[in-house]
Amino acid sequence: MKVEEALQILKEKGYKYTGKREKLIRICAAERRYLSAKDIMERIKDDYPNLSFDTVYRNISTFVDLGILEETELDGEGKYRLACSADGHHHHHVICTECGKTSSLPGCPMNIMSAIPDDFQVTGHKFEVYGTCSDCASAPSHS
Amino acid sequence: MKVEEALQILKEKGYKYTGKREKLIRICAAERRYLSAKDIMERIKDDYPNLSFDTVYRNISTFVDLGILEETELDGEGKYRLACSADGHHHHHVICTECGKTSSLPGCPMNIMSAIPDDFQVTGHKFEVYGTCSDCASAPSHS
DNA sequence: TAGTAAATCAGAATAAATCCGATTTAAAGG
DNA sequence: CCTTTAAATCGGATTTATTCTGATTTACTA
Repeated sequence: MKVEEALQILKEKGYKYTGKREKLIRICAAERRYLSAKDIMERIKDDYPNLSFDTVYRNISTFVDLGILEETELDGEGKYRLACSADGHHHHHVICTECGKTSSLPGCPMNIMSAIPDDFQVTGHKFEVYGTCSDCASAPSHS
Repeated sequence: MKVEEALQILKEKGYKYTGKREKLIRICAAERRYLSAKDIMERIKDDYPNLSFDTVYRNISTFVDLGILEETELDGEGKYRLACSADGHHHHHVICTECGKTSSLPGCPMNIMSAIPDDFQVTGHKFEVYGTCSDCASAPSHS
């Protein structure tokens, strides 16, 4: 997804345009990486030094609902990245547990579906591979 | 895994036996369901009315390290169940997001491994299917 | 049975996330 | 362009899960 698409979705759904919202989206668009609310907050503060974290959390939550951001949970913390599943085929990620960097995996393991009990209503699933990316393996400190 | 195996592991590794530890393990052994720390705490209180939550959290953490409990994260909360992967073949779960009940899926989607970058060190992965079990579908309140 | 390290307790501290009442602002209409 | 108004934001308090800390108790060993 691109920044313009995300802003378009907001407009279509009747949400107001604010510089903070655009900035938040641009921050997420800038890297192939899951970011925590705190990460995002720090970066927004470059442009908006005294925004409240309520604003960040509320907007993140809105964007997740609208499918603009994808969410995962790592180390007991919500992490977010610009949605890419909307772009084309449904897929999953390899995630570096050090820096959050992602790369895509082709396909989806949900073809094991046939083994799921008939009376179980599937609402979602998660397939994620965790590990250390080459950057973090050579430079152990967080990037 | 059975309660006796779990206690055996504790003994082998030089951990002390306490009634609270056995009770905690028995609670987890009693159901095919992920339980939160709070769930576990409530149930232990039947036998030990004034145990501290530090004890529960510390023991859970120990048991996860020892492979006695399996951990997942749902709704920003740690959830635990007696390890079953140790029993036989490696597998994954279908989890009811209402009550935490689980059933097993055969196999593992990690055969998509070949698509993972060569320089990425895999340390773990997660494949979970979420939804509503038949019990919860017919009786919407938590069980 | 005494000594010791481990386990537990009780409550304070931390950290992520949410809530709340007051204030500001984007955008629609006159 | 100005007014209006609901949405967005602010700032700080609150909630909730989890961890820490220092004192006390207890399971095991010799």
